[in-house]
This record gives sequence, structure tokens and C-alpha cells, in this order.
Amino acid sequence: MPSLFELPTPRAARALLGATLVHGRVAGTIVETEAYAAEDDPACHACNRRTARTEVFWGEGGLAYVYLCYGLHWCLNVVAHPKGRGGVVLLRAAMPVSGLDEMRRRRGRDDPPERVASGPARLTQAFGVSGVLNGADLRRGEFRIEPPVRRPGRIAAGPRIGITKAVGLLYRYWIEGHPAVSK
DNA sequence: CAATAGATCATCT
DNA sequence: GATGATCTATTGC
Repeated sequence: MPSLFELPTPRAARALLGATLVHGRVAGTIVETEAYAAEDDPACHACNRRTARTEVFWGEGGLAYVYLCYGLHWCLNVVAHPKGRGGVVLLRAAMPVSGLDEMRRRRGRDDPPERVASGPARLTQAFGVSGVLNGADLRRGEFRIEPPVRRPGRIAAGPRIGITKAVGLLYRYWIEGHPAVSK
């Protein structure tokens, strides 16, 4: 029985819906993800470019890949792929379970719960995630992901957001009808 | 309400 | 020197 983080990346992305992201006192349910495969996926940072930064794509499942986007936003990914391959899952949105005040304080604004972590960069802001957590082991510790305890609702799929390549791949997944899914 | 500009930097060419 | 897996504020209808 392979762990959640050893599934093919698109399946791992779906399996992470309904999981809980925890960082200390703050926790939330993951409601939206995207898959980025290292092979055969031109939109992926690691496609044909195995460099120092992307090395973790082929690393142990469950490790964090955190990178800076557009010079000011952090994005949080989890390494997930069958052994011998490479790929990560981008965490795009979460619904707060605890620590809502902390999230609002970090964001510096009084967002409603379903919007405070609705978007890749909002999520990292609300959860206090930045580059120093790159490479962290999300399977254990203060900063971790707990597998879903129940099946989430119906899962929808669509094209990924904000990319210019491989637009035809339906690698974005979300819990259908969930208010915290990004716009 | 929809469209767009600007912020800002690690990483790679 | 170019390039983004984004967000927000502001402008223009």
C-alpha cells in the first residue's frame, strides 16, 4: 500500500483534497490543488531542467518545495510521485480549522474564513510559510499534513491557473462547490 | 463589474 | 538580462 505521497502526482493531488495542513497552532483543510509532473509536463519548473532548486522534485515524497513567485509571493508544494519518478502538488487553497485570528494577523487584513487562504500565495501568508521551510518533512513535526479522515465531497478537475504551457492538461483539482476554492 | 498595471527577486541563460 | 505555478489597487466602463 503506497503512501499518499507515493501515488502518481495527479492522483496524489486528488488524494490531498480534504487533508489538513498544520503549522503549529494554525490548521486548515486543503480544498484545491494542482499537479506538476517532472516528466512530460512543460508547465513544470523541473521539466528537462534538473537543477539545484528542482532537485527535490525527485526526492522523498512528503517533503516541502517552497519557492518565490513574481518576486514577492511564496508558493507551497508537496513532493509526491511513485518511486523513481518526480513531481509535486501545489497547495492552492485551504479552509481554516483553527488559528483564524493568527491567519488574519499575518495577512494584515480581516478576510472572511473562506478567503483568508484562498490562493497559493494567500495560503502561504496565512500559514506563515516562507522559503526557510523549503525541504521540510511534512509527514511529521510542527509543520505537517494529516491525511483526510473522511472522503471529501465530489472532486472537480480543470486546467491549471496562471501557466502558459500544457494548458490542455486537467491537473487542477478542487472540492466541488467549496466556498474556499480560489476564483 | 472587468481589465490592467505594478510590485520585486531567486533562479537560470 | 529575462522570466515567472500571484495578488492587490486602481482605472475605466
